[in-house]
Amino acid sequence: MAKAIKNTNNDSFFDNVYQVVRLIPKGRVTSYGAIARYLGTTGSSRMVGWAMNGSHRVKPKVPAQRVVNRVGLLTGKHHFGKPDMMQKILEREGIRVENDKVADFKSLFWDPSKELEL
DNA sequence: GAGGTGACTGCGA
DNA sequence: CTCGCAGCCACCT
Repeated sequence: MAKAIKNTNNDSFFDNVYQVVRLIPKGRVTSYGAIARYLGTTGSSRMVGWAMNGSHRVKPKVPAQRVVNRVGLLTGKHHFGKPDMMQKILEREGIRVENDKVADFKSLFWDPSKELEL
């Protein structure tokens, strides 16, 4: 059993997540819940995070560093290989990170369902 | 086949 | 205000 993950990404959900994350403007951040809600899986915010788990092998690589939890905390920083890598990237993007948390998160927050407005 | 975990969120006390 | 619990769905053991 355990089919060792499906091929990269042929799933609509995963693909959708990657698509949205890639649409995040530089210097901006969003939350898993925002993406989940945008996809209609509001309650399944965890799935978004899981999708991010495969974001590293997806091409082009998804800027998962721009995706944080609802408070702007870099919860997935440990998944970048190095706990400091995520923060480093964010700082390079122009985002100020303090204590593993995005500064002015609410200002930098980018809501797909709001910005994309469908 | 069944149980447990997880890059989360929202609501209740 | 902070702390705790339940819900959600896919992947892993």
